[in-house]
Amino acid sequence: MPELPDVEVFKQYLDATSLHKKIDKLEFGDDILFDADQEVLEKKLQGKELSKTHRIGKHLLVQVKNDDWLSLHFGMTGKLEYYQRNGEEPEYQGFVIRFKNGYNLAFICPRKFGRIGWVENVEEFEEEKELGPDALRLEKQEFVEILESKRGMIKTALMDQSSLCGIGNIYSDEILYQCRIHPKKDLSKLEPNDLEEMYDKMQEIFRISIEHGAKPSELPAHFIIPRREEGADCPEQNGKIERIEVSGRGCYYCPEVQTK
DNA sequence: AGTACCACCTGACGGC
DNA sequence: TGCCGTCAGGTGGTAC
Repeated sequence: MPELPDVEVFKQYLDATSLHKKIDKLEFGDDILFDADQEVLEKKLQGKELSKTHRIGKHLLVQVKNDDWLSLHFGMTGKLEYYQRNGEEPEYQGFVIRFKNGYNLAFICPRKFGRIGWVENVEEFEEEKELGPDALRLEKQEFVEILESKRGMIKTALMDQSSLCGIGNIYSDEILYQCRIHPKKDLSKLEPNDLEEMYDKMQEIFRISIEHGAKPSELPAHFIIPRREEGADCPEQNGKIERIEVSGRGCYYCPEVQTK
């Protein structure tokens, strides 16, 4: 699930449910999920409240009031769930913040690829993680310059978090589908014009997706994301969706449409 | 710098 | 029903 639009939706969800509430206690799941020392987290969070959030690519930072940031990365299957503490708890809880109001905010992580950390300096965090500018916040000119300076397959470049961050496997497919560009197209063969158009499409795709809660089933009919299946009908022409491998990831595209 | 592979984990699904 | 292979929207490391 969690690429830029998903994480933006998580951010909005956390903002709407979990800010400015007294934290009672914490629960810790599997150790493997924690980059930060659990005792440090206890000390930093217990009795405090969350004051604001900041998304950087696929990372969500959550500020503890008058202190530093909790960092959440969702891996492939992570998500948030805010629920009343009275009955059964959700499965796969990796980290739970129990508020004094009787509600919990849980970091759910079945596949354990997610990570929870503590960040004292946001700029240093970006450097350590080698994150390029956020794909939703960077300007068009910067986007074009970054991609013009790279070589190789366009899909791989879009997913490289050190160039620009937030785009993952499925949204790179969506961007290239809507730009009618083949995923393996060599970057050096694209015109600046193509990149400008790609920036506009990317912004539009993110905006629309976030508006729809980043749920594949609720995306507009012209999106390819809901049809990630070999042989599915292309939304636009008579073609069938095909699956190929691009840098080790499953890539879905329409050979009829993506001829550039 | 770019690519190809492997590893980390667990669940779902299709074939036999 | 059970076992097996494959796949899944993440990143990080190695070697060429």
